[in-house]
Amino acid sequence: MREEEESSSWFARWEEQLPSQEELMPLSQTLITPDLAIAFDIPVATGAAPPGANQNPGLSLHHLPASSRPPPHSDPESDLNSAAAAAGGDEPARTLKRPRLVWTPQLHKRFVDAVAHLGIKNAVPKTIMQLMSVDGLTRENVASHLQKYRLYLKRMQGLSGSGGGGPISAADAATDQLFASTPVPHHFLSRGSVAGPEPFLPYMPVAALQHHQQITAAMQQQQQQYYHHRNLGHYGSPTGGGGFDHAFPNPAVPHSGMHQMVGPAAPPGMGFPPTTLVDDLEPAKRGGNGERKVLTLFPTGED
DNA sequence: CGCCCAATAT
DNA sequence: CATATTGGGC
Repeated sequence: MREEEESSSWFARWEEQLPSQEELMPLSQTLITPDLAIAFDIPVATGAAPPGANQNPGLSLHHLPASSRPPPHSDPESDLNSAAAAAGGDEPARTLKRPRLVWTPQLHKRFVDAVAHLGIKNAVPKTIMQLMSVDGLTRENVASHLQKYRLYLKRMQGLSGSGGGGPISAADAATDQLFASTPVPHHFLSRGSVAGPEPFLPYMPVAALQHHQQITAAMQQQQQQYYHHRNLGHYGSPTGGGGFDHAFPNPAVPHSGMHQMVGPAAPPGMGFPPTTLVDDLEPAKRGGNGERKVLTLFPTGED
């Protein structure tokens, strides 16, 4: 077995970024509202997570080598897992319509990481989904997102180098928002699928991820059902003007009234806010049309 | 079957 | 508007 010093850097980071069970579990608990529990038929122990009782887990970043991963202890909270599992394909969620998934920057990041580590070749919806191990995520979710992401990548390549290629439509620029939040790994932008084998291992950190990750996409979904957003507030990107601005380096997007994404804009050295469970601050008085509340969770991980 | 892409629907 | 869904090609 040979090792590349380069590889160690990436997967070291990968591991570090991974929220540990200790971190995720309590968060998940906290994030699960009574509503959710009920809707999902989660046996949420009565008073297991009383609102307001936010106990913050000590943030201990111990990065465990994949080889030394501690076996999953019997966690009483494991049922949270089944919560989404139930929603996913076991329980009577089969015929039920799944609410739209919200791709938070964090979620997207996981996505990008997964793709990056899989290599373009293996980065197909199913695999990505598995690697991400986000509970409640469906292949279709990923496929859809992947499709868009690919378009985004193409767009980027397209205009890099050409001084005045195609004008970026406002729609495009606007939709890039999410994607701009996560730096695109270098080799992504290289020409079409590289036929050669990935410079790095085919798979491996899978084991690390394979563990039940408690990021339940289902939680988001449950809260949304459908919703809508009427928010015009864009930063300078004229539709057909001459000045296309580049994607912002960071998602410190001061949205006017957009549903709050957890602010990954956290300063380096400082962790994320304790429990950034933010809900829409706007009492839905936009245009007057029924707007659904949107909750965006995911205080997990930052840049 | 699963992927990919475009178009379309919500 | 962001995502989901569908449809056709592979």
